[in-house]
Amino acid sequence: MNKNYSRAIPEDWRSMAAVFVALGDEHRQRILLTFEPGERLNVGQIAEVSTLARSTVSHHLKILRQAGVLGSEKIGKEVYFWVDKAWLKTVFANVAGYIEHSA
Amino acid sequence: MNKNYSRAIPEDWRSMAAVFVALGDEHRQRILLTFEPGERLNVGQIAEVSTLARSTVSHHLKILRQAGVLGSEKIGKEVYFWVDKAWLKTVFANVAGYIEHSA
DNA sequence: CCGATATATCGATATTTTTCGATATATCGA
DNA sequence: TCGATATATCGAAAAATATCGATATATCGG
Repeated sequence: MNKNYSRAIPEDWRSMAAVFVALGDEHRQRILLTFEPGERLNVGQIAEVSTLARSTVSHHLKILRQAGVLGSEKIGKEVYFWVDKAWLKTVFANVAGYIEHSA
Repeated sequence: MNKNYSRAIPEDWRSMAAVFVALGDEHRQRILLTFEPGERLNVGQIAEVSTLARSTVSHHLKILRQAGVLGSEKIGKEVYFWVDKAWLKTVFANVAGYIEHSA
């Protein structure tokens, strides 16, 4: 038993945690499911199909981007988002590794 | 672009979501990190090393158990918990599969 | 430069989650 | 059976998060 409950959360855990929080919300899951493979979508397109206000969609996209789940790029007036597959694969490989070796 | 934002979340996603919510909380991460490989711990042992009240620890353990992250068994007066490696591996394999094929 | 458009941010409110102490339930040992 | 112990549940308060509409910022076209 590891008794040092209050120690710092390991660094690779912290990035995982942000992904967990991001993907734990149902609206953010729905946003993720809106993307088709390799697709890039802007805020307006996502807000259009969602049931939420634009500012709320913007908020959720920010959380997804900060967690690394989505990448983003501003092109002209619009900001395009895409699913960052590489990052997600890295994160889940880390989690799988932790489970295999430390749990 | 998938326009059906309000459709039901896929079944395998819902179990993943519960795991994401469970692991998104810092105290629940700390609880998970308290377990050493293969170890079984009861509520009192976890509450002992944590900074939280027993009832709060009990609450977090319930969330972790419902998400399948932990298994539990009552032995006498005590309830023992352990990390359900097999379930976590299944969940993260599903996530990795989704990312690979649908993102 | 000006008006229109896309997005982000702000401020207030609503909802959800966390937290604790008190109480309820189950089990053990005397 | 009675008292002690372990855990779960309940109810209320506190904290965090989500939500919206209004406003600010940036960019484009004319």
